[in-house]
Amino acid sequence: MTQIKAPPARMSDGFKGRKDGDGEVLPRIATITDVARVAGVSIKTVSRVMNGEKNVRKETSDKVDNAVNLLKYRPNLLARSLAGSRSFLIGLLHDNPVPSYIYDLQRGAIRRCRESKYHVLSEPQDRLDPNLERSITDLLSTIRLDGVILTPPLCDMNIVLQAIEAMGVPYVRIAPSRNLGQSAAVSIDDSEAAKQMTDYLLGLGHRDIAFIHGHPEHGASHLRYEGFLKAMRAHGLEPRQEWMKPGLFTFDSGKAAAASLLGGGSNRPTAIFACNDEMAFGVMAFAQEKGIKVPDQVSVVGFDDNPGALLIWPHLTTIHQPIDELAYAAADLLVQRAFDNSDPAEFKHQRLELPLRPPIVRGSAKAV
Amino acid sequence: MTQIKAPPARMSDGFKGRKDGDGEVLPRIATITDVARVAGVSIKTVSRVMNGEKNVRKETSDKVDNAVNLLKYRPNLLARSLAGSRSFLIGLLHDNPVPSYIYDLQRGAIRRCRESKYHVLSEPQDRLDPNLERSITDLLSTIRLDGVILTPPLCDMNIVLQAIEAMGVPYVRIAPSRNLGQSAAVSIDDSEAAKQMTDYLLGLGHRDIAFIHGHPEHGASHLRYEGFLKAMRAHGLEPRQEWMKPGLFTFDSGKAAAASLLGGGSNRPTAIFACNDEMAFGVMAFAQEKGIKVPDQVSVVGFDDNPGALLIWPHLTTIHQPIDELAYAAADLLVQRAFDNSDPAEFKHQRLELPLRPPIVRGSAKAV
DNA sequence: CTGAAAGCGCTTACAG
DNA sequence: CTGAAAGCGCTTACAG
Repeated sequence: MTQIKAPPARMSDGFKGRKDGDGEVLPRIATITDVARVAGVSIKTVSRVMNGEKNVRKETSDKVDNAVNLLKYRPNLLARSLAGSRSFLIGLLHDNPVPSYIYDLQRGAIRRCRESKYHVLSEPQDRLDPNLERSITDLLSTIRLDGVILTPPLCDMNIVLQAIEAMGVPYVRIAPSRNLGQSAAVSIDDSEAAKQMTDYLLGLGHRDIAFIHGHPEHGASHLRYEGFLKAMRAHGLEPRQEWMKPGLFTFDSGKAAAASLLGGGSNRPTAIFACNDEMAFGVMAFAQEKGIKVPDQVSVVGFDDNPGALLIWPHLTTIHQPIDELAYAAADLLVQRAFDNSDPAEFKHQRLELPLRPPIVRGSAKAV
Repeated sequence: MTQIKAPPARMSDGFKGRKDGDGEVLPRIATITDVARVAGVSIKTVSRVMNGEKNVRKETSDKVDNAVNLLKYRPNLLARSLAGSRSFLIGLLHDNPVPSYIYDLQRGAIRRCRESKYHVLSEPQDRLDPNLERSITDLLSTIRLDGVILTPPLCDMNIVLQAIEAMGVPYVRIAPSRNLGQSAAVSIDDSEAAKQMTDYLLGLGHRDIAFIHGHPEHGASHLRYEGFLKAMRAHGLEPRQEWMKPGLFTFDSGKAAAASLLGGGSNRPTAIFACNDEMAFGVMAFAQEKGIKVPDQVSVVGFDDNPGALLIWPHLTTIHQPIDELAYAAADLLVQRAFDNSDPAEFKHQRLELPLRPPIVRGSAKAV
């Protein structure tokens, strides 16, 4: 067996004298130099083994592996990043007040990143901040991210795209709706999903269907309306303008839309398609307050499959949006690219559309 | 005015030839060397200005500031971290399936971190993972975090505390319930909060009050029960054992508890205090399904002020837990410590208790 | 008040 | 198949 010498303590040079609360000296974290010394090779060889490069004799790599295990060596990510061209860091830029959306987004991205020892930096942004561009540029010059994931509505803001492209950082957009050729993207077919939901309502016999738009700055709002229109027209129906209500993807805007839709009296729609669940919740809250029965007097459907859909009563019929999987796919593209170091010019043509699931039928809509 | 020379392009040496998608060469990100050259000073002086150190002539620092602005220089965090003793990175370790909890946690931590140009690494952990200790140790040896925020139930696991202490990384626990002397901590008085909620129910005339425990591994479960007991006993009441139900902080466990509490028939409590909102939602779902009216036939209260509390009907009466502020405070302790580089031995004595707000009265509880 | 040198822990580019 | 040297962009410790 190869003789293994423990590394000298080096209390004098280099040692940073870390102490814990009780004044005990903590063991110094092993570095590549320690491993090289113990294994009896050069640091370059240790580096080769750690990075799984070819051209290392089995015998040599075994020696290194032993030293690594003995010293519990883990390469310092920051040093690696500074010296090399990879930071093993992916940034997640978002501006969205729905907790479950952010939660799923991060979960998906982190899940993929962990598979390749990447980490995720979650960076909320304020899209109304006049210094948004500066703030993004600062982030990217301060930390060399290997990639950025961009979500709506940030992903549709020119200023954001410009800032990122100026820094030359690869990025993937989730559910973008503008400048589609400009970057890699992952999405679902929002239009088709909304069409299917509308078809479902139509199949239930509804003809008087109201639609509550989402936030105009979110591309999904327009795509979903487009799908709604398509389904209506395919049935020879033209939606009534006074039933097409503006909304902002918020509970309150949904409630306000419901007030003008249901408050009047005689001339009511039999079904309301809210562009997302939050607004559908607002509609149901208004109905609840006014004693209007859902779904007996009016059917309500949403979009997203927000966890709240199972909290309210009746449970909300909706479309499942696979946010977790979209984020996973976005991270996957970025991590892959970092590994094969593919050409940025080609990378921007990456496009992925996740399969759609049919509407999730729960209790908030019924046949007329 | 001092003459300012633009830095040489240096396309030959050092330049990494980054190109964007259209083959254009991107501007190199300015480094401390560029700034020093433009300002006509040494890099050490630039470093002094960037770090706000004393002993720099106004005239000199002005020259540096001009160069910084001209070149849009931002110090490279990774290089800074490698050279210095600070990484400007705070880790957030959690294992909690409630999206709004994680969302608020991150929001609070990020809010504080941004004030001092820190970044947050969100690192979900699996408390049941047999490699948990290894996973944390690996994280801390790979990235030199300036501090770690620990949340329940991780913050009460010895193996987690040991792993972090062994690495000598300062950490703050949020709402810990065991080994209270072992680390810095921020919390609210869970026991007192639960006592106030119970007092509220008592004030409404309730005497037959059921309690649904939280997850036994979360310290808050026990503290809240303690407060409940205290209030009951202060009124000369002893809770009925068959109404003290186990729970796991989940919707399903709340629903199951409700089934055994309300399913029987004759012998029902008039009020149910669920140890968190999720379980209260489960209780209300069960009641809804069985046609039991809340609050007419049974009052229900929760704990947390989960956003869902405003989604269900009637809205849930609950205690507001300031997760956002707890995380802010935890990050604050860590960031402060990193700046004044205070003694770890003293740091562990830091303790902060956030003020309590009285129960938020909504519609789910009423007088008997 | 300012700077030259060494070093943080790695990778890259080059030799052999 | 392996290694010595240089360098990534900063800070630390030391001089002056």
